[in-house]
Amino acid sequence: MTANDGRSATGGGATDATRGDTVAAVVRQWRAVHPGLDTGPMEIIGRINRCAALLQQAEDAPLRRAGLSRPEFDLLGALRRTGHELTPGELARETFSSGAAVTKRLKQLTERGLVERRGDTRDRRVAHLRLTDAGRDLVDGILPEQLAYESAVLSGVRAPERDELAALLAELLGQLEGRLDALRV
Amino acid sequence: MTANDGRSATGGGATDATRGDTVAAVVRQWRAVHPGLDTGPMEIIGRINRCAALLQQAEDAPLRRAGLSRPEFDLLGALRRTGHELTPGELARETFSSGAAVTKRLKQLTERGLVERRGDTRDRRVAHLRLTDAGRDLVDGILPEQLAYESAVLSGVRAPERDELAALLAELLGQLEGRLDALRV
DNA sequence: AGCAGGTGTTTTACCTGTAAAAAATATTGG
DNA sequence: CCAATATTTTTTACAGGTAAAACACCTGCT
Repeated sequence: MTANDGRSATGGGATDATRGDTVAAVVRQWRAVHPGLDTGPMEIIGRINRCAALLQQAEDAPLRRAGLSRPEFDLLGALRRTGHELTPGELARETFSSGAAVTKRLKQLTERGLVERRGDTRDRRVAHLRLTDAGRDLVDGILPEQLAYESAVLSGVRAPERDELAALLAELLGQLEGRLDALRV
Repeated sequence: MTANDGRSATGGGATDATRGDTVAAVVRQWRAVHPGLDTGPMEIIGRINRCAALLQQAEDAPLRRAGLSRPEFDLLGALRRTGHELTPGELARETFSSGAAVTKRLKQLTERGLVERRGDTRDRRVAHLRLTDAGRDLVDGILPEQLAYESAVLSGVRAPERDELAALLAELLGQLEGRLDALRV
């Protein structure tokens, strides 16, 4: 499901641990209203959506302290981890965003002195972007904080389960990435 | 991680199934640049984010055919599955969105005749929202399509793994929902 | 050479969300 | 009863994204 699956808090009360997470509660509501439907997919998709929402909310905190939004950090991170210059188009593919969005972010990041632009000498349509020293230092400063914070957030799940979860997610993601073009809606 | 984990396509080539999903590739890049860091959290958080992004993109298609955005459907769905009227504040909590966003969506959905508003007689600040017949029919029409579509998207993963995945996600989500207030950044 | 069509990037117009302030009403304590 | 405070919802100003169009440039064909 999209929203009615993992994007809902159930009622005004506190989380009732004995009855499961919020997604379980939502699924129960749906089953009560539509007893015939197979709500199985909600148990996975709903939880992935909800986990993603909670994790992102938590993760944005360290970034905001550094004055960056997540999409901005995505862009800087792509430049950092690839280790070489990227064109706007490559950055768009790399960060899964639209070209227009990349253009806007690049404008701001360039003004802030985190990124530098260089025109291609052969093809004058294309630009090459690279991190400035300040940009690289910023990413390198944030990344360990971010990872440490993520470790803390995940610490409630034991290592063997974490590995199992990572493996299953990898399988699902592989399917999704390979598929979705075929299933092209 | 936020983005530099699951939000990236790796290079221009096609997906290389033998080398894992895109997240694995991104993690490799980070490890090459920062060999000292524990990139473990990326394997989970990155994949959750990326799965969520892909799933949402796929799921939005059936909704768009019905002329609804996902946040709009969230709102209608909350009304449908709870089975009773909700106030704007309750809807905001139920859909995890801000009050202002709910106000805007309600305005549009009311204009479209999918939702009806009724003022509270005791407390004249609060409103009560309910689905119109058209709204209920729309939700009931979309939901089975949505679930069927989701089943198809998940069909690449076998049932036992799906159950295992759902269980592990439930555990993680339980931790996150119980925790995050405690870990309040 | 010159043009048709393709590609890379930016611009435009618009839409939606957010945070903070405002508005309207309720509640509480003197 | 009144003033102060709290609560519910809406409004405002703005930041950021998107799709489609516009721009600028390249490539290949004739």
